[in-house]
Amino acid sequence: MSQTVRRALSIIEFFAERPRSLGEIAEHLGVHKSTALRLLQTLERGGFARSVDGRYTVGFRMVAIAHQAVEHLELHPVAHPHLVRLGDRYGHTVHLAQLVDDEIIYVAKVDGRGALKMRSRVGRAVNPHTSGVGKAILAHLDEPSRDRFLARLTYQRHTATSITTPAAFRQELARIAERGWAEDDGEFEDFVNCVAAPVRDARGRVVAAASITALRALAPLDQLREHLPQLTETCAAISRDLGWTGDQRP
Amino acid sequence: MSQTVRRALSIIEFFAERPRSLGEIAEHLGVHKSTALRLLQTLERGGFARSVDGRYTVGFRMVAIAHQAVEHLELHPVAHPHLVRLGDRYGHTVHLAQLVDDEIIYVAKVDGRGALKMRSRVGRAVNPHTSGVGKAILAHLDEPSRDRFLARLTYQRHTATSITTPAAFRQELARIAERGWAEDDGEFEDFVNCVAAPVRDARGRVVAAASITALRALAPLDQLREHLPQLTETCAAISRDLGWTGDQRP
DNA sequence: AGCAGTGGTTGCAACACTTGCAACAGATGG
DNA sequence: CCATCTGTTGCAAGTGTTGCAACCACTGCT
Repeated sequence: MSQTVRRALSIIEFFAERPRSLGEIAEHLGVHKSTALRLLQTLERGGFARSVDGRYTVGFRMVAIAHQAVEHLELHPVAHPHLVRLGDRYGHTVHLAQLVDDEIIYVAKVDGRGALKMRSRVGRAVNPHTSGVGKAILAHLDEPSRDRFLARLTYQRHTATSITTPAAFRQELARIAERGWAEDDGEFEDFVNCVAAPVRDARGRVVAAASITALRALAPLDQLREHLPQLTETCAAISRDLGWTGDQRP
Repeated sequence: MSQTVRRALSIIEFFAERPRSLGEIAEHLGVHKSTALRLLQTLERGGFARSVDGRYTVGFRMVAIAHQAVEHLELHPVAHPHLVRLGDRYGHTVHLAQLVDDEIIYVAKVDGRGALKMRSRVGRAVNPHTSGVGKAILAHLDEPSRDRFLARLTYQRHTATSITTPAAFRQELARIAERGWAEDDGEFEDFVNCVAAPVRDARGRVVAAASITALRALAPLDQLREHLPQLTETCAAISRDLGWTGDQRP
């Protein structure tokens, strides 16, 4: 492990929260300001940092690389048009989360027409046991992968409806697998609910899930459920674009 | 400047193009594979790299930070809903580019409904002399800033219609400033054209521009011009949301 | 005007950290 | 079963990093 690189990444994490001055950064790292400055200059020359009146923040080279990376995730370009159509139709927020190496990551997001924005962010990991997309994916995963995943969960409680025991969660997953879709009844934030459905790749394996999310005050769960036909059709369309013929369901 | 950090950034640039193996990366840097591995492990632990079957690529921590950074650019959250509405209306690609420290950067993009995607990418710098947004911003910039900008331009020719001399470009900017909007008549790629209009901040200064872009075969320039009222209205709406009252126009 | 508090810069000496090496485990594939 | 690859480790050598001190330039305050 490289100390210097670790420090550089730590700087990026630090000024990503909000722009930071040289002094703040040096103090945060616990190094002399000249040391911090030399690291910052290297980041700046690479486009990973930029300075604006004495404060440093994320550089645009880094933004461009990250966007490119998402577009390279084979799922994103295929799914995005479908998600936009779904978002248009109801004006609610639409998410797509993908299973990628033992993590479930938001890879696309279409903001709803409401004034409030969901706090989710492309690139961030999903909370598996308190999200519609997380449960939709886990419920349809093959046995060994699911077990591996579940073993790492902590079942932290976020709201009154959060599922907090392995047994209850397995039961919930079984129910989801049976009916083919999942919901989040305010399990992460009590004023937010959603419905979610799985997306399959060419071999029929569940690799992602899409969801329609809304404030409970704006669209309670029973109203979101009415959109399930369109949601599952959207997921089916994405799956078809990925090459799934509906033949296999392992 | 830190050699180690420079190497780390170079690695990121390298595997951003496409996933790379340890051997490739070591060779690219001209270092021993154990050295490359140690840097990679540091990046991986920070979430800036991830490995998938022996090849490395961009990690999700980096994606999340970059998305956060764009959302923190005060312009993006304000403008995005307006751009989406504009994109919906005609089905063409909509861009927003922002002037930020001597560069013009794409900060939002709404893909059109066509099968082809524009090659632009959020986070990337705009080509100022061959793009609608670039010209729209430059034309409405204050004298000193514009001169500083123009001094750095190279006027590279991309297509037959590219403007390649400072004199012709200044003339074009004057015309744009007068009528209040710009166009790109296949000046970067001959099969793509667009119309663009400026966005002003609370103090009346032009800080960004929005454009409607389409394949010439799908929507030639004279057809795009018909959308100008909606485009300028969109830009005015964004400007209003930024606090512009229309009083000042420096 | 003077002062205190910033950010930014530089040369240098000391040494901590990085580097290359070599050797090996383990996986993969012709 | 050999060839080739990634991944890992301990170690010696020395290069690159670090802290320091002193400095300039700028800002805002008194």
